[in-house]
Amino acid sequence: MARTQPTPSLRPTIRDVAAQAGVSVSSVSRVLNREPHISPELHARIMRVVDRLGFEPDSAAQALRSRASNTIGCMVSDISNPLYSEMVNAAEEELQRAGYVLMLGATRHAEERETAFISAVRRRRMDGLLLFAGDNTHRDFTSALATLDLPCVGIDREVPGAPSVRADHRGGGFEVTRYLIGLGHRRIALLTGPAAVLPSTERVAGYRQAHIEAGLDVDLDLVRPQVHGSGIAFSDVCQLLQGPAPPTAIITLGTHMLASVMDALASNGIRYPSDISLVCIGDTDLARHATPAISTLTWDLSEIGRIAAKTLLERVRDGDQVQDTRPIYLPTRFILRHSCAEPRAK
Amino acid sequence: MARTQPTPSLRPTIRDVAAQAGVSVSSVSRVLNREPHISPELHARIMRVVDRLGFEPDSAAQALRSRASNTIGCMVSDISNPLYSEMVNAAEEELQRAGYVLMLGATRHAEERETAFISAVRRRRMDGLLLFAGDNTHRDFTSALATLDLPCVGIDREVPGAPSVRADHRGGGFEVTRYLIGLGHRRIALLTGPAAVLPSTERVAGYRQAHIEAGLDVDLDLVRPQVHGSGIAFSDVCQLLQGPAPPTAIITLGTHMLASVMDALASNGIRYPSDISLVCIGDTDLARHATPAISTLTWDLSEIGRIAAKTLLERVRDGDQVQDTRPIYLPTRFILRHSCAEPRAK
DNA sequence: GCTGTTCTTGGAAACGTTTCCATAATTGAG
DNA sequence: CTCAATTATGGAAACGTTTCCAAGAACAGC
Repeated sequence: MARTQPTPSLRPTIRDVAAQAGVSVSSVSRVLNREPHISPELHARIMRVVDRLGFEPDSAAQALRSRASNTIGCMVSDISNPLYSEMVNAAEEELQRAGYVLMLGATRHAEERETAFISAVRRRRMDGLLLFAGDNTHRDFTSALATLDLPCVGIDREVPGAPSVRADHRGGGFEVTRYLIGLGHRRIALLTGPAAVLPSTERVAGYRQAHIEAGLDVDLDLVRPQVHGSGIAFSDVCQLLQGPAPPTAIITLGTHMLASVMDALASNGIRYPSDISLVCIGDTDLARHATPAISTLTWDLSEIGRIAAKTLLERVRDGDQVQDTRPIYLPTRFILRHSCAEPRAK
Repeated sequence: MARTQPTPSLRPTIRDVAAQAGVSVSSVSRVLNREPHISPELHARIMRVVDRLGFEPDSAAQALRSRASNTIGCMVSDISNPLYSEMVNAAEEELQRAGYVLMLGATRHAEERETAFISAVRRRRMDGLLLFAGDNTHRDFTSALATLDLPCVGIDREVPGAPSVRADHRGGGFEVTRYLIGLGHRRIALLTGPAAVLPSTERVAGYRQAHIEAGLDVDLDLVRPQVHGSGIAFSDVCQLLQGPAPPTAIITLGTHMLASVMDALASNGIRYPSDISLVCIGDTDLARHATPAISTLTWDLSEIGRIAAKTLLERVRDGDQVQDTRPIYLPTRFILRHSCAEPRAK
């Protein structure tokens, strides 16, 4: 006969399990953690009680004692951006499969939110950190990150001492620009994200490279890094179109920005591809179904998320070994549709 | 002189702070938790040491002792769906502001992932739970949820004993259907989500109501609940169009589905609004910029997320008081564009 | 001036695990 | 057959907080 219940109707603890099974607490712990040197009988007896009581070990106690929380932090500037949400989605699936829970921190491009998240990561003893694209000029954040000493993986972002998974934005920017130059364009506007965020930096680099290889100068006035939040692209495009030397082609981001660009074209009475050529970065329903359909640079977002999660999990598991931190690149793919043409003769 | 450092270079604990400040551990704890009855001198002395050492309390220990983790669970079927990611984004902002961290669980419509997440919520002692739209026929999940005894808020979902925040999908479905009936349509197809998910259930109810008020019968073959994942809409639309009595109007979901519908129309050589009328639910770039632009039923996703988070936080804070669990409804808004017309005369 | 509150602080016992150490029983080598 | 190594279990000390309890100091009422 077991003694009278010490816990009236609360959640059972490992001690309850041990008592009911007539074994020691440490044995229960060992069984639950699949340690070796356990007799089959003991295992069976304990598991029976565990199932009967519906025992679930308390993560706080586990984290406190074993210094691992089975938790992965995920820092992203804006989860409502489909580009990010698709990567996060894939990463989360991978982490979930491995028994980890994802802690989301949306920073909205604010450095104080970034450092606050780092603090949360430390206090909660998270086991690893997924760092999505963000402003690389945030010094406070960078130094806070450096003190963390935790397995990290950057996604479209460079992280000192950690590997990163990235789309080949430079190559993509190069390919698109070269294509437009090949059509005869000489004034190509590039509307991309903030300059200090890796994908934009790389994209601009590819854009320049294509110009250089063609022996053309780059007019930096045509490169328009966009601040966050849509709507800004609209005025930028208007300004460009109404300026003294308007562009004959535009490369723009697909999410949150293509729509504004199309609005701007429409309100200036300009048609693509006849008046101007248009390429967008990041495939969207709109790019596919606009009339005419818009040529797009695309890449596999889910794959990036998956690879990042897997890479991080590897590092979390065998953390001691120093591993290589070379970035992993995924290719971009240029989808030709009907939004580009040779520039009009003057 | 302080005694020699007990912790070589690890993170300082509350004990280190107490020792360095020459006070008791409980005093430090009280200062950090802003308890009353503390002399200003003690407060100042302790805070100085806290700042100097960069002490950050360990959440695992706090959670273990105080049974609160400052963590909110967020269960959503698919975070890559823009409908959800926008709501999650707004909710996360609200929670972050209040000092909570969001734990994301993407269930991908699988009941075992739902119950697994409930288990994680319990084990991690999360303080509250945000439950997004999901299949309400999952009995195991429902009973697991019932045993949880935790502040919850449903979002576009009914949760027994908890309040919910919802868009008025029934009213929206009614309005759109009535509008199409008013134009003269008698065969209106409705492509919506799985029938067991609240927004679809409500939408169909509104659709029926509009028919009833107009004295029309509902042909249930025209109501096509879509399984998850895009592409299914395509074959459904083709089947409808090629059937004996094709619809003269289609109401479809905007995200992940409108594009397939447009493809299906195109490949059947059918144009809107001349051949068929089209309304989409959930405003998207595509609906706005398609030619012709597509009339849309929309509502404020961010507001739903914010209200849900605030409601949950209220419940978390003063949990004892029994509060009312009446659902909070947000209105939908019908945006008239150019995708609908009177049906062709036979 | 005495007594009963209210402030202010310290000491120590939880919270629920994991893990170190000890010990008994079993196995294997020579 | 003996001794060392291995296997299987139990006991108890952590992990880093919060919170209960106690107690001394200050303060008010009479």
